[in-house]
Amino acid sequence: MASTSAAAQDVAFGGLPVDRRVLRTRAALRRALVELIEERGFDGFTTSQLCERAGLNRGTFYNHCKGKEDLITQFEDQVLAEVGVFQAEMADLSLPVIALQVARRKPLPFLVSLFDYLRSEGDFLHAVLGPGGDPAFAPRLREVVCENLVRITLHEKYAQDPTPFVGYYVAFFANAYLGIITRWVETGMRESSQEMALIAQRLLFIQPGESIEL
Amino acid sequence: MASTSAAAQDVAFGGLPVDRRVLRTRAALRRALVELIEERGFDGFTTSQLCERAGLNRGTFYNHCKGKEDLITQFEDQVLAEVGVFQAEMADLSLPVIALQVARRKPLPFLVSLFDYLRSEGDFLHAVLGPGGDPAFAPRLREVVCENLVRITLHEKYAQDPTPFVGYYVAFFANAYLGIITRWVETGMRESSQEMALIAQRLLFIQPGESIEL
DNA sequence: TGCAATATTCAACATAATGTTCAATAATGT
DNA sequence: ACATTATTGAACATTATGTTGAATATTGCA
Repeated sequence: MASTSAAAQDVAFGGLPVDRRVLRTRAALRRALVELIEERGFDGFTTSQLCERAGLNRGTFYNHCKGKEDLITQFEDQVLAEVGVFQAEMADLSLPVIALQVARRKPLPFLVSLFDYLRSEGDFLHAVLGPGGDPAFAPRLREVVCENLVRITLHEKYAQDPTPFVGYYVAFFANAYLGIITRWVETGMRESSQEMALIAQRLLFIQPGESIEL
Repeated sequence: MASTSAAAQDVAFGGLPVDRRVLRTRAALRRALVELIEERGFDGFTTSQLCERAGLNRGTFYNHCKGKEDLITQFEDQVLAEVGVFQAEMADLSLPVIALQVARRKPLPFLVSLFDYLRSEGDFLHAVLGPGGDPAFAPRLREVVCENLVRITLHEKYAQDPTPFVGYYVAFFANAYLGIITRWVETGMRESSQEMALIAQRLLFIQPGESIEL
């Protein structure tokens, strides 16, 4: 009974999925999920409607997940795991390195490849980060991408010893960064990854009221 | 048939509610809603469970709203309307005024009263802004509070003529501000409204890597 | 190719949730 | 004290949920 469903899950997310049927089913579920979130919001549709949209039997749906929430969480986990890969690239960064690139008006390769990846998941992110999406996702994305990034820019003396203000400093910039990612996704990702990298690194050093030059 | 339910809604949100029964019912629904969101997330409980928790008949629930989503939206609208009152106070602000207060280490009265109000709605905000809350609320709060605030700090020459970068500038700081509000709410609002005002105004002028002094 | 493995379908099912209705009751404002 | 109306309780049809079993269609691999 549970053996087939367990097998389906293991194959789909353990290593690389092997069975093309599983791949097709998951892709159909993902597409239908994104479409319906955009149209009605996450709790504006039923699992039955999701299955109908995906062209799948409801039994198949329950072979892949325990329900709507579990399904979206699986896709979120996948995206976050892929985003996590960029943390390796982040290790090379430091405040002077960033400042140098800003002065040169050259985009950081790390940021360019990050935005490249985000674009590849554009429609999913648009749905999940949007007003009908999952409120649990943004904080997770913020943690994986933004908070680590912000800690790089912290004065050494606060890196270890966290006073309340440091927490708000990190929250401030981490949400600021998440905000420009979200805006880029929401507005249809019109800017190139290079442009976004330039914008993101420039904003880190901007002062209010300052005349803006990219 | 619909007359009683329509009357209930009109009284409750048109002017000031008059009937104490309506007030009690709405308060019970709100408390139950907040509790269940914290415990299970917004789509982790049913309307029946909500009514049971509130100690209400399900018929009464449908006298007040069309369903869970409609209910939470009503409470959100109320909070946002009350937050909107602060926009009048915001009119007096300007970048030099803010900078002056920062230099003096004096909290802006506007920010103090804003955080005071937010504290009065603390448990609701904690639930709705949290990972089990409503993803549609944060953008609305951001628009009402943060975006207008950020536009005050914009160099005049960009206030009217919006280039893409200006949009990202506003998104950057608006989300940064929403981020510190959210963090304050999430961490149990330990800092006083005065402390938060100081933190918020100081962060506007901070530079990465800078040694931090409040 | 052929075969074993298994993902998907289809239909049926019990259970639970939804949204509506009505008469009866209780609380409220004036 | 009275007219008004919000709430209750119970019943109801409808829809959604989650599970099951046998039948079918795809797939991976030898």
